[in-house]
This record gives sequence, structure tokens and C-alpha cells, in this order.
Amino acid sequence: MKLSGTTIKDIAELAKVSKSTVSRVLNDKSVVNQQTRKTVLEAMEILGYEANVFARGLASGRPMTVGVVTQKIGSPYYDSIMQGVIRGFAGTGYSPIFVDGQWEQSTELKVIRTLLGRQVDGMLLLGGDIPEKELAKIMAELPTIVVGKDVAAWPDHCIFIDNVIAAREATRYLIDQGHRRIALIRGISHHQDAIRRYEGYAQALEESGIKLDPGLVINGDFTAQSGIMAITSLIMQGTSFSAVFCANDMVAYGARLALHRHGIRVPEDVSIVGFDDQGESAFATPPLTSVRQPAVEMGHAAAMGIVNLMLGKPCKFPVFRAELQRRESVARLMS
Amino acid sequence: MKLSGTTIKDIAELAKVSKSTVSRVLNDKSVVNQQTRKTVLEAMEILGYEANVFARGLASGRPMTVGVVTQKIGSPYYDSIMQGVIRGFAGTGYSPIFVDGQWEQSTELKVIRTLLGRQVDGMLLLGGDIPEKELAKIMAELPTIVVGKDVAAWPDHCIFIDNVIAAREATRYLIDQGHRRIALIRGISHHQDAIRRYEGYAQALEESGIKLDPGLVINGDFTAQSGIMAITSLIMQGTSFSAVFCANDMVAYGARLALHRHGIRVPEDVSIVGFDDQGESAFATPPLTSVRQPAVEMGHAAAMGIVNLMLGKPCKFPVFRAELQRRESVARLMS
DNA sequence: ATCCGAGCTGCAACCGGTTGCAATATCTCT
DNA sequence: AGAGATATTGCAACCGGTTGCAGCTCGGAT
Repeated sequence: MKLSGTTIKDIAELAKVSKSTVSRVLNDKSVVNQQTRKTVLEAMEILGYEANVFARGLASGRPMTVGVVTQKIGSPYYDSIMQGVIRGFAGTGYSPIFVDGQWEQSTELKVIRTLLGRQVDGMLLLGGDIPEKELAKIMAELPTIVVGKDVAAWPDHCIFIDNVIAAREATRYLIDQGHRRIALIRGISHHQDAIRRYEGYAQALEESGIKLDPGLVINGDFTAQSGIMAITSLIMQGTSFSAVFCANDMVAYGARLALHRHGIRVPEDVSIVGFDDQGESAFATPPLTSVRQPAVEMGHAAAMGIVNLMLGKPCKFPVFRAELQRRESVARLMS
Repeated sequence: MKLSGTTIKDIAELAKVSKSTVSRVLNDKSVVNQQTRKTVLEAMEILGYEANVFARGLASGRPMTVGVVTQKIGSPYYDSIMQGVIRGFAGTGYSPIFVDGQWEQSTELKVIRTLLGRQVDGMLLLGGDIPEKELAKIMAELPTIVVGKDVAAWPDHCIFIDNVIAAREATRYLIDQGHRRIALIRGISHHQDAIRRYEGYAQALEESGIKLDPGLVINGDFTAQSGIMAITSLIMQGTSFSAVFCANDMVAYGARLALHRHGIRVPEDVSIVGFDDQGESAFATPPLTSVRQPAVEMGHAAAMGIVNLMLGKPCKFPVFRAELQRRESVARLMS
């Protein structure tokens, strides 16, 4: 079967050098005479050369693919990162293969092992919850970048936003709007993001001299259902609150719905702030105030970063900042 | 670099045959003695053989990849299909590469050409809007399956739900609930789905002896923003209506928000029905009644179908049915 | 017994690169 | 000028399969 045609052999002939030399120019690993290199590059230009991924993968043992481990296909936040990743790989010659960790540590480890044993020469971990010791092994074996998580030992290989600061700002915003009784619906309790956001929440309260009331902090699991249950339980216990800060937007939707069911108006009676700023949030009723994470951009940066890493170049990431999108789900508290 | 290890050579030795024979067993194209085949298969079993994608791609010219053309990475409906596709390819040896048509016919054609000229041996088209003539060319050149769109000339290569029936059922449901003045916010006017849904809407009205009022039909473009504008324009014109059927859920969110802005309650004053049933819809306030499309399942089926097609086997698809999810955004009209 | 075709199987070339090693050219130093 | 060091380049093997073609085996026809 004939494909696009030009091979390094053609180039070699045109440039009057050997295949080896062309290959060397291509991988620009070993030294090639400047003049020769130029001639070869011109030849490539003329012939419109494009490397055959398979031949290269076969010969070099480098499969030109990157394993991307996501938490759960279908979860808005990770899907956004995935979108960025797809875009980031476009045109690099590398292609991503996606696997699903199902939010379970064991599954995640299993799929990672499969990827390792198989044919990937780089790995992108989106979130995830595997122990640092395991992570160390992976990092030692393959170029790896972690997105949406901050691993102390590899600051340069992580792309993330500062969840503490983000949560602190969001909470402070509520405080600035006059709220004092601010409930927090947390994510999965051992989840790094959940912990950080809790921390930010606590800091903001403390800075404003508000005593943290443990009764206002409810555990959830990042699902809308957990938002419903959290609000329900707050109401059943008769706890009073004028605002809720949610682990993510899905939780916020659930919370908002539960409030509605109890005849509590948003934002007149209770204000809501979410986290992630999914696309739907701007059009929720009322539009949801939410901390926007630049997830797509982060995914994009991750893809480009891992490519550099695999080429042996260092990678440097821009600093990503979360930004509070102020919308109508928060009202100024008159008192 | 050493990878997982076993090659056909190992198998050949163990089974005491030549590489060729092993290869023949593998591709089970040409005739191989039953006994020999059995021995080889056993050897493969023992050694846990797994073909090297690159060697195979190189040697056969068949790259074992499938081009997946989506409309817009980030659009909920197509993303859901993509999820199904990813799952469907898992473990088949084929891997998908995703490209983005950006909702533009020209972009779509361009990326498709790139894929054709490049190295894919199958194509999955998610939705899309290219002329049937172009489609014919593609189909002639490569195994192709179209998802979410019904192309008359290739009924066997399309996976879709009957939008006319789905829209008719949804509309009829509103009618059954006592609604007579039912607005329709359409999708992009020339879009097949939009046209079909309009048709279903019209049919349902006619079957119930309700005269279709063109003033109740507003054009939109599948975005939340268009939902807002549609409702706003209806209200500005003083058109009365007790229900709105939306092109998709995003439009429904927009519509719901616009109604809210005008102090119109949902569902007490106006009922809303959406289309697609995104994950968020069950937790909207109020939970949105919506036509659920089994998008993930469709993507999954598409992936498995294209694999069969590429192997020369025929593919047969189950019939996918949309199903109305009845939730609280629709109220019975008391009159 | 000889011949023939069908059914299997092995040989070896080839897919398009990569890479270790040897060969050649160039340069530097004594 | 001669020797050793260094920079470039080419040769050829190899990655792990696929496949056209030739060769061998064997039963049945002549």
C-alpha cells in the first residue's frame, strides 16, 4: 500500500548523502556538518517529507505515543484537560492514548503498569491518587507529567493551580459580601484538592476573625448527589448559613437544587460559589459564581511539556492561576 | 530498548515453524493446516504474545489507527460520543486519533484530507456537515462510519437515533400535559438534526390537531446564548406560550435563565424540554426534562463497528432509541 | 510408475527508519 | 612532515512483522 511517499531514501538521494545522515539530521542528536545539514533540510523541504511513524517506532523502540491516565472519562474537569491535551499533541508526531483510572487507586495503578509494560514513551497523569512512592518509580522509568496535582518531590513536572489560594480568595469574596456563616461542602476527604480547598477556606475565615464552625463543614465526593445530601443534612440539623462554598460545580448544582427543594432562594437567602467553572455554570439559574481553573490550557501545556521532556529538553510551565468568576449566585448580605 | 518481549520469531521457534506461518495464522487470511494452526496458537498462548503495532503497521502499510473527526472538542454531545469511542477501541489494537472540525465544513474537509493522505485505515465521522458527494469519495476510499447523522446512501454505515420520532414524542408529551402553545427553539437552521426535530415537533402538533404557529418557532444555534435570545425575543414580541422545546440542553439552560430573568417560573408558568440529556440536566433547577440520546453507547458501537469493517467483516448496529427523561421542568397545565 | 494440481510451508526481500562501528577527511601539535 | 585527535559520514545490521514466489508433499488421474 502506497502512502504519502517520500522516504528518507529519497531525501538521501536528492541531497547526495546516506540515509544515516538524513536520519541524523532528523533526530538532531549527533553532530552533522552545518553545510550538509542545510542541504538535507532543503531536500526535505522540496520533497515535503513527513516521517513514517511506524518505521520510526519500530526501529527506535520509541513508540511515539504518550499514555494519558484520566480519572473518569465523562467528568467535566478532567475532560477539559483532555481536550487541551488533544490539541497540544496535534502536529507533534506524538499521539496520546487515553486510559481511565475510574477514580480508584488500584485501577489506576493497573492501567499505568499496562502502559509501562506496553509501548508508551511518556505519561501524563491527570489528577490521581497514587502514593508518592509509586509515582517515584514511574518518574524514574519514563518522562512523566502530572496535571492538576502538586507533587512536592517533582515541582517541575507538575501543572496545577494553587488550590489554597483559590479557595481562600473565593471564601474571602463571600466574606466581603457580608457572609459570616459560610458552609463548605468538601470533596472526597483524602483528595488533595479537597484538602487544599478546605485549608484556603479555613485561612480566609481566620484572617477575617471568623471562628470556623465544624458544623458548617460537610464531606462530599464531588458529585451533584453529594451536594444535595450535604444541604439536606445541614437543613435537617437546623444549622443556619447564608452561603455555601462547594467542592466543584457539580456539587454546587446539587446544592442549589436541594436549596430550591426546601424553598430557599439563591442568592436571596443563600449564596453559592462553585469550583471549576464548567461551561454550563455561566448559564445556570442563577448563573453560578465559580472559581475558574484554566483546565484546557493546563492540558495543552502538559502535552507540549511532555513532548519536550521526551525530546530530552527541559520543560518549563507558565504559572496557572485560578480566577473567580463572579456571577449572580452570590448576593451581598444585608444585615 | 526492550519492550514486552515475545515476537513471532519466538513463537515460530517454539512451534517449530517459520515466521511466515505464524504470521499467516495471525492474519488468518491464507490457508494453514489445522494442526499447525493449533500448535501455533498454543505457542502464542504460552508465550503471551502481543503483536507489535509498529512492525505490523510498517510491514503491512496498515497503520492500525482510525481517524475520528469530531465537531468541536468541548461540546457535550460530541464529547460523550468520543468517550464511547475511546472505550470501544480499548483492547482492539487500533487506536483513535482525534481531530476537530470546528463546526466548519471547510475545516472538516481539510482535516479529513489530511487523515486520508496520512496514515489511517478507517474513519469515524461524528456528525458533520459535508456534502454527500464528498462523503461518497471518502467511503469509497476507506472504511467509514458516521455517527449521529443519517446518510441515506449508506444506511449500514450510520449510527443515529430517529430525531423525528424523538422530537415527536417529546412534543406529544408536552401536549399530553395540556400544553397547546409550545415554542420551539431550533438548532442551526440547515443542520440535519435541527430539521428533523422540527419535523417531529410539527408532526406531533398536527396529530393533535394543533395549528403550528410560526411565531412560536425561533431559530438558534445550539448554544445557551441562543436560548436566551430566543426567549427574549418571544417575550418582547408578546407571544404567549406555556412550554418550550429546545434544540438541546444548552439551549434549554439559556432559555430557563432568560425566563428566570423575566420573572417567569419554571415549570409553574412555562415548561421546558431539552434534548441530549447532559449529565448536568438531572441536577438543574428544576431538573430538566430531556430527550436522552445514548451518545456514549453510540460511540462505543461505532468503534467496534469500524474495527469489524476494517477487518473485512460486515458490521451491524443495534437500533438506538432516544428516550424522554421526565423530570420537573415540565408541569401539567391546569386550565 | 508418472504426472499434475492442490494444499502447505519456508525463504528472503521489503516496509522506512535507527544506530554501532568503521572509514575517511581534516586539523593540531611536536 | 608525521602522528594522533577529532569531526563527519557511510555501511550494514536490525526492529518485528508481511507477502510474493518457489518448493515440497501427497492423493488421484492417466
